[in-house]
Amino acid sequence: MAEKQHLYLVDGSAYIFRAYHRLPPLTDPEGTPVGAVYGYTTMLWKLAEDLDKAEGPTHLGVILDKSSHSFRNDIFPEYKANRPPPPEDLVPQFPLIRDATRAFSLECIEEQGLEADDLIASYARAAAAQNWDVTIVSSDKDLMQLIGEGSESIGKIDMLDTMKNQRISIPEVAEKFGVAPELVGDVLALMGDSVDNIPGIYGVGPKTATKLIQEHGSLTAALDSAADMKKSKLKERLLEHRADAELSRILVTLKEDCDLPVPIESFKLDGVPPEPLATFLTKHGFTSLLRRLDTGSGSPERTTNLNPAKAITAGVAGTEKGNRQASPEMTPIDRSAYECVQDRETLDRWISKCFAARVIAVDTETSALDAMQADLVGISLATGPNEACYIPLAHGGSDMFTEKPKQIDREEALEALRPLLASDAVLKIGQNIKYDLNVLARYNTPISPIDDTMIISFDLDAGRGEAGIGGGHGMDELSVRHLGHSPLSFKDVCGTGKKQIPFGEVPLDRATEYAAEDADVTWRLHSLLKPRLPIEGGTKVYERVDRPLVPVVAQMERHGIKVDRAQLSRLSEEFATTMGTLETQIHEDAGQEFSIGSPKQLGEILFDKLGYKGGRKGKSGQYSTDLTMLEKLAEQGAGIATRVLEWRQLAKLKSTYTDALQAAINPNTGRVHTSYSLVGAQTGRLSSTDPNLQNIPIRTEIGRQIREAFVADEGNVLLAADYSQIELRLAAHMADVPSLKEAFEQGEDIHSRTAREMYGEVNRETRAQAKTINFAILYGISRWGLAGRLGVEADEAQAMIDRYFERFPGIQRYIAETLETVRERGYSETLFGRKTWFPRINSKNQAERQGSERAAINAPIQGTCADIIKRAMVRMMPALDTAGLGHVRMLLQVHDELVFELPEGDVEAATSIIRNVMAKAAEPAVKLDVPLGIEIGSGTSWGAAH
DNA sequence: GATGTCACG
DNA sequence: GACGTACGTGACATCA
Repeated sequence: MAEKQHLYLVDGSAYIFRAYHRLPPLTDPEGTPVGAVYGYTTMLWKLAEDLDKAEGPTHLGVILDKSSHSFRNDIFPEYKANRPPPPEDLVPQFPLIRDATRAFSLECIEEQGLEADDLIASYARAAAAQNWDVTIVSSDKDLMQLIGEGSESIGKIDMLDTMKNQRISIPEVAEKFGVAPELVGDVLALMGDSVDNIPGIYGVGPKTATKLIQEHGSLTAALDSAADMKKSKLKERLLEHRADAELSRILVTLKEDCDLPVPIESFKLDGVPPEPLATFLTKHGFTSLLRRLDTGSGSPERTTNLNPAKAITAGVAGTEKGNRQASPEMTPIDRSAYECVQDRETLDRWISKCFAARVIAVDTETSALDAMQADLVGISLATGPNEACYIPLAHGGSDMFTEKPKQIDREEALEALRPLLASDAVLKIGQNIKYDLNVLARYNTPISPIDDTMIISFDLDAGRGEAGIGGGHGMDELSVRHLGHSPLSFKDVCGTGKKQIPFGEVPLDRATEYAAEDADVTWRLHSLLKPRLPIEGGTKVYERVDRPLVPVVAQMERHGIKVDRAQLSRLSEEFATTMGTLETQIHEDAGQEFSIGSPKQLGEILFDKLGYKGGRKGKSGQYSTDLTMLEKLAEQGAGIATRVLEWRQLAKLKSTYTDALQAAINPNTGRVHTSYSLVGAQTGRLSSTDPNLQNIPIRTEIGRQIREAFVADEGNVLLAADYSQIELRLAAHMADVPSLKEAFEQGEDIHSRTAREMYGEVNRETRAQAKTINFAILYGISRWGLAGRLGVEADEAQAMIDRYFERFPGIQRYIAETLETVRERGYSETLFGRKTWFPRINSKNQAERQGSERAAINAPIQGTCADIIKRAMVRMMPALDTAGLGHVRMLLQVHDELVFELPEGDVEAATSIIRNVMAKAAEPAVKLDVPLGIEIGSGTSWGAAH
């Protein structure tokens, strides 16, 4: 009897309410809602898994509420009377909680007339009395009354909030209530509880209640003192409502001496037997958990880098000779096992197989990379390791002398596949499934519901790549990292360069190996990565933000945006003419012809031949000729520098925009379709490629003409809505800076406010400096960096930084705390729980470390901003739809801006919906202390909409 | 394929 | 004492 017993009491009823509100509305294969049950199951899993850990349970029991009526209703009929009924799709989940508990072979206690809290109190006291430690798994404030340090003969009682992964003991109670646990009931009796309909003292809230109990030491003393208080509202209320407080004290008192329905010893946790757990997990489609149960963890050497969650191993008896068998996802890839589907019968067999599997991987093969133009060449499906097929649909045909291979007619095959791809009962996994969504959308074949291994990987591991190992989320990389397997590469089957052939020309045996392997690998990756989400805290951001965003962004890409080709062409010509003139002059200045676009040649001309002052830079030994350098030379009177700068600007605009955008117009739609990456930026921002529509010029007059070329379709206008100063607003909230928050609440100019705080005076110069400093703060600051930007000495810059921190101490605290947690945990987190990893934060290399530190300061702010606009995007079309504005098209996202296309007559109605969705996008998950300002404009072009 | 430059938030 | 000097991106031209 050496080791101390530790009883965990799970407040099951309270948990599922919270799980319901914090997890996605999942349904099982039979259509029963199971989101909350899933959350509950993973929580039990995690607790049971801690069996051998120091703080882990030796005994575990679940306590539930039997019914809504308890002895408290006999005392006070209105008790809990104004609780709204539970949500419709939560009701069927209550009985499943009992099923889940029994599936874990755990005791599940409930008693008529008693609330779960009373049973928990009684078990906790009984266990502590025999010197067991007790942990109550709940965050219910009423239960905080029970917390205690324990003594030599009495066990310790604490609480565990599994949602926040937080232990609650005396210091946490003191922080919340300002008093010791024994006095929590007195505080609660004064403040009351509107949810439970406990009256308390009318007009007394948590602050006043705490103060009264702190001052007087008990409820009775506080109430007695009222008579001697000087005249005040509070005095009146205490006197008038004394009876309410006394009634409340009774209601909040936990009954600690209930008869225990089963003895405490029966909570003994002895590992979880595989049955009936496996049956339960199967029935409700919790396949990812099921696989973990079957197999134990994967080979450690293949997964060390990413530390996947340890699988539950307790009670997995029956594996031969005690050896763990390899996980199914680790079964060696066998390409010869894949099937090529060339006739209808085989296809139908695979479709049935997919319906039965319920979780399948899908991959499309196409003739090109552009989802908006590529032809569909084939589809591959996987239902499990080495269970995969390829369905060729458009192979052969480029060579009129050889016969096309046998394959099912494309439209016939799609017709057969549509019910499967659209079925709610079958989850379709893809690696970058947005691509497949867009290709198949052009064949009238929607896919839903979906999962995306690339995005799951990103939500778990963004930023996690070590130097040289690679931290990307592409399939080949993920496959090597997690499966220890290099899939056939596209090059292997299609060749490269001039010899490259389109996928449709690849012989079917080879195409099957490649395509089916991709689906197989995707399926395996999903089974490894998806279970990590709930365990590592990634579910919220994946389910609530990134997964629902996929179809939204896909639709935006398909919409595209119209550009005025003639306008772009005019600009191209104009730029070319001016560049020609400049080129001649520059060559004259230089006394020779040279390639102006070559920094190497330019540097040699400027510094060697013409003898201007300037230094070498970097290990390449090249002269620097960038903007700041050329501006310095221009100040010295170098006319050539001015002309080179102008030439460069035009060259940039022409090559990157006016020429490239014309080439990017899709011949079928006449519009430009960008491709957004949801995993492109470590912070959670989107990025835009082919073409990049997130860096269209706006800052200079000449560049702005390019924005004029982005236009609305006839009869429509473009509407641009952007968050104003959102990053500074979030910084004010997250760092808790009262003066900045106040400035935003009052709609003040934030840079002027900063200038006033720092210099006591607002003029053009101080405002400009304040603006620079404000941004410097968001990016992590160094005295040299700031000095360079402001053109002052480093000492002076340091003085400004000191002054800033003095005026806004919250900012300094935020930076210190952020860095501390990142150093400790390895990642930063946004307000919505998105993680970004910083593996180099503790590097011995100073430059590397400081770079990570600056990025880590910025990531929570930039990332929270990204989360907010993503949430707005997810909600936007449903909101517009409800308002009868379903025809409004959302076209572009530029980090803090959304661009829409709509009939001119709808601008007013749409403006109010869009503003509302954007302004409230953080809610209800996060309540910001600052308002989110939205600026909206419209016009026939993007330029005019600003 | 690396490097330098510059467009955006 | 040197390092390299603001966060996050993508595209293009040049050159090895």
